[in-house]
Amino acid sequence: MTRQKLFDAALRLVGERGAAHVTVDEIAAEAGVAKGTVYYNFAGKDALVDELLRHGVDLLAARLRAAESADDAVPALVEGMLGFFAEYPAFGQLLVGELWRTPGQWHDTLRLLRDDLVSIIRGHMGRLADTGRLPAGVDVGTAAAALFGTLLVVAVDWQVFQPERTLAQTRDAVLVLVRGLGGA
Amino acid sequence: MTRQKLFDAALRLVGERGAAHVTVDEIAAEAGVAKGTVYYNFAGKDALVDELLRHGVDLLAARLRAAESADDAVPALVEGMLGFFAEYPAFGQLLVGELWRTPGQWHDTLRLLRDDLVSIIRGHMGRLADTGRLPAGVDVGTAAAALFGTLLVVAVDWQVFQPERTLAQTRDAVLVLVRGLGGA
Amino acid sequence: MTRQKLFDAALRLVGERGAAHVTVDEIAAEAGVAKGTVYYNFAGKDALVDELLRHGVDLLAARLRAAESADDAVPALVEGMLGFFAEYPAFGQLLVGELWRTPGQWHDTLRLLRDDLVSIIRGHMGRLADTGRLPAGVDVGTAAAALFGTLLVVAVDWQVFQPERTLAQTRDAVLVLVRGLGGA
Amino acid sequence: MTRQKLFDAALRLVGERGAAHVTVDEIAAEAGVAKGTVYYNFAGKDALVDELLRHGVDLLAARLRAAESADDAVPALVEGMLGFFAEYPAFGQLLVGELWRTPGQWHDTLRLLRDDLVSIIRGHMGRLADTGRLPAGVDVGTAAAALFGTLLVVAVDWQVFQPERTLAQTRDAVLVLVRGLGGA
DNA sequence: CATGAATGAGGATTCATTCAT
DNA sequence: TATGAATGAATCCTCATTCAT
Repeated sequence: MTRQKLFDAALRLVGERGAAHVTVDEIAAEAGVAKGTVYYNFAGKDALVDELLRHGVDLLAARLRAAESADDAVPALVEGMLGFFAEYPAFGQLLVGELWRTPGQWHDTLRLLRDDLVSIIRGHMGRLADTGRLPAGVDVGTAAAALFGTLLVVAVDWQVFQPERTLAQTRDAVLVLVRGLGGA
Repeated sequence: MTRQKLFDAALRLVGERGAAHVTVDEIAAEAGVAKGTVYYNFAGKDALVDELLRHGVDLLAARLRAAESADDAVPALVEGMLGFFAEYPAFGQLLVGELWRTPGQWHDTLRLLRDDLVSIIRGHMGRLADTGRLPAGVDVGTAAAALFGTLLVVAVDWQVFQPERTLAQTRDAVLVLVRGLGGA
Repeated sequence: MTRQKLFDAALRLVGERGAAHVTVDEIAAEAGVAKGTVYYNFAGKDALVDELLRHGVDLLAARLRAAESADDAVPALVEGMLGFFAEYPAFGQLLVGELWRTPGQWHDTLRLLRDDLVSIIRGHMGRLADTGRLPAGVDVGTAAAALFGTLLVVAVDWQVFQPERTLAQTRDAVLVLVRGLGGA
Repeated sequence: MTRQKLFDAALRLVGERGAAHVTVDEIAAEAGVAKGTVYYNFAGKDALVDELLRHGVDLLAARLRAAESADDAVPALVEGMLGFFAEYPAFGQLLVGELWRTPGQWHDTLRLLRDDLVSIIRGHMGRLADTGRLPAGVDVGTAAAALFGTLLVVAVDWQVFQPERTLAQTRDAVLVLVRGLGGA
């Protein structure tokens, strides 16, 4: 329905151009509704983006949790992240574009969302450590944050600057890179 | 002098909040000059940011080239990138915030700058490959891009979300992560 | 029923904040009905306020006419006006807030309503004049208008800025003030 | 200069139509400047009106204080108020239109301004009382508030509904009305 | 009788840019 | 070389009104 149409439209535009460079008029037009409808369904432009971020991260988190059942956590995580951002490239751009702003209007939301995702990854890595498959001396917290950032940025860089590569190619390159995690 | 004051002011504000959320008034105020002075010294706001990006990347490129002389290329690169962004955290934020926007006003500039940096890293890794220290099956181009993104994002995430960690801790975490590169 | 609930809600809100600063949404919410119901029962927001004004003035006019039977017209008028606005303070605010706007959407309505009220007062004063209890040189028309304005404004000022005073105190102050009318 | 032009324009428009029914565009056009200029000189529309109220009341207060030197306080006050609002009828409308709104954006400002004016009048009346020219049993505070409201509303009603009358006629009518104050 | 999602014209506000000094 | 008052296009948001249910 209307909210979903607006979500889709906003994700497409905001991901590519950045929230600040998309007008509410454009979002409404892209969604095929009148401008007022945006304000009937959301508190405002910022709130729309905020809900967009939460919604997208929920989807991603579900995807990452699904990787839990896999034997090899790291490849499953890599495949999960890359696959997700291949489906929603604009959401990846949105996330990279806003996640590390200091006082941005979504900083609080983003901090929570980042912590969600990182803690899921940390859970996977903790299980690796328990089964002795993680090199000694690795701080799980920092490593999880680093892996999250790596996967996010590799996925987005792939979509933006090297879209001709396949998912498999990109996945293999990442797996070689992070082979240090011992999970592969 | 004036240009430098404006550079510093702009870097601080634009890095934290994103170019679109900083006004020329604020930059002028932060630099302690009148608004007209910004336009006397730069063609406009976009041009100021553009020059900021070029200037910052030049500094970073110099730092990375300096790592060439090191025995171990990868640790030197890691240390170089992390150290640079520890000095200029706002520049890191600016870069992550704008680099992967598709039609942004600085997209062309940024594509060139990214290619510069990635090709420097690729040079280091090519030398690793030549001396047989790189695992088989690693595509140097993709790996260089991935390493660049990883280091950029890890550095910024460190500064923004985990500033209490030391450079050494962060460096070690990254080195474990990318041990697959075989350089360490 | 519904119309009355809307009347009450609108009177409360419009009196306090002014017609322009109250939305139809708010009136509906205050009345506990849906927004569409406002339009089912009234032609629109302006029409609702218009009917509100007419209805309120009718009540007030009835109250003032009742004062006719009193021996002392002026004290009866004063008591009547003050008592009425003590019961409906929001209506007093509405009236003062809109009565002297030049091209307001209710100007025509208000001019008629004001004339109604003033002519009732004029009637009382004319009877005073007939029985020789009015000082010479008083133009009945002007004096009636002045008395009406005075009572309206004193009543509202009392309710808004000095609600701790009693009706009796306020009435006495006015009676002293207008003792020049000779009716007291 | 610019601020004054905006003050004049705003007073003319806002007085007649009410603040809510005047657009910033109109004020700018009436002042002969661009819309942005309004925002360069004032924090916003509300702030402009706020400053307008303060400024106008300052003028009026000065006029009323000047009446202190007069022998007969009450006629001097009457003449002062009526004369002032004959010069600035729009300001009178603005004042009556906004003064008794409860939570309006200017309520705090207006409460202060009202108290200023009433206390000046109270001063005059206190001097009357000291010299025994005030009837016994008059509460000076309430009477001052009542006199202020009366004069304000009579002045505005005169300008709006009976502009054909002269100042002298209106003044005499008021003096008869308030003869109870004993000052005339 | 009543509802509430949708509309879009209207209006407040922002801000990059200009230009006379 | 620097200033800051002025500009106006661009944009966000409000809200009275409509209409299908």
